[in-house]
Amino acid sequence: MYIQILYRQLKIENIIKTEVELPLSRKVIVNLLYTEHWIMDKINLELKAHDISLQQFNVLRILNGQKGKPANLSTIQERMVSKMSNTTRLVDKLITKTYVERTTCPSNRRKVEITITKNGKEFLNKISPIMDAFENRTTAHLSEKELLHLNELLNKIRTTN
Amino acid sequence: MYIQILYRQLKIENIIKTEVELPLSRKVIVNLLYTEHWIMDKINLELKAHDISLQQFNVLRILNGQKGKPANLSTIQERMVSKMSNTTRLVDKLITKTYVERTTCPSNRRKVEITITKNGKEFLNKISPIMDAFENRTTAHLSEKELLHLNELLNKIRTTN
DNA sequence: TTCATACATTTGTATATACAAATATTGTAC
DNA sequence: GTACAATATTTGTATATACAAATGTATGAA
Repeated sequence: MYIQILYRQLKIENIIKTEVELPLSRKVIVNLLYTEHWIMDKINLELKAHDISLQQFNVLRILNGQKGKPANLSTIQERMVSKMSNTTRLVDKLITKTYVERTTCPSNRRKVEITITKNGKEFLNKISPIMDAFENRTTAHLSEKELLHLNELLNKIRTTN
Repeated sequence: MYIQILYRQLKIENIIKTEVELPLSRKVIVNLLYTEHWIMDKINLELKAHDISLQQFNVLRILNGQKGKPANLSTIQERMVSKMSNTTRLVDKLITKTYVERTTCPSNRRKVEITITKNGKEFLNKISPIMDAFENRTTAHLSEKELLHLNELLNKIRTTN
């Protein structure tokens, strides 16, 4: 049956071609890591044509959410999905692409103020629908109930101490 | 209530500090990426003290599963959780650490044969319990039914075309 | 006012990853 | 047997990420 073939292709043991059944805890963790990788591959494929990374795209979205107010580096950092160590250089790249501007904060010269440019907004408006479509496509096979449950279960994983 | 505080800390909107509720599809995908990152941070923390990466650890486990039989690079590649482009250099590192050996395959000199060494096996025996404990700890809050369901839902995400 | 400390960001460096091109070997058609 | 395509791996290069140290600025105590 086609269903069975499909199932085989999805099963994590078959993906990593191990003959033995994995313990459930390992299976779930491996599946989580694998699925994330799978999603990132697809996202990068979408974004590559527009010469931007998901991290950079997210920073643009964060800045756009500021509604004109500039953001400091630390604000951006704490709003990023994957907190990375080097936001400075990420912003450098967005500056090179003329999507953002950086000035030192007048009231506290240790800080910097980063704002999205007109160019950056235009770019964001072009790319956002692509990302939205991707998100919808990727979750289309799951019902609302299933998505809520998946979200819950992921939260629960992160309750480990 | 403590429960509510806990819930707040887990909610993805609060983690990335956005004021607006995300669309469910985005919420789930962001949560998946975030949770993977969260897990990888923890795994790296465990492994860092033993000067090995998860990728390298997995390759050792793959080679150990061969039960003495050597594996070629391509075999290793297809069994890796995150198929990476550069398995050669990953093996180089394991050779430097004296955990594996590499010889050219006598029957087909394009191929290489990689085997785990005694040293590599001893190391693996030392690290495996640490990883097992991590996996158990990370999934301890979920029932078997929940873990099975999570596994299913992750598979379902990957049924997008 | 000066000094120590804290804060915000930047820079240096090592390592990891992605992708393409190069190398070496084998199989096959003629 | 020679030429050409296919296979398996390696190498080069660009980019990404992690971590620690360095820089410049502000704050508060003496």
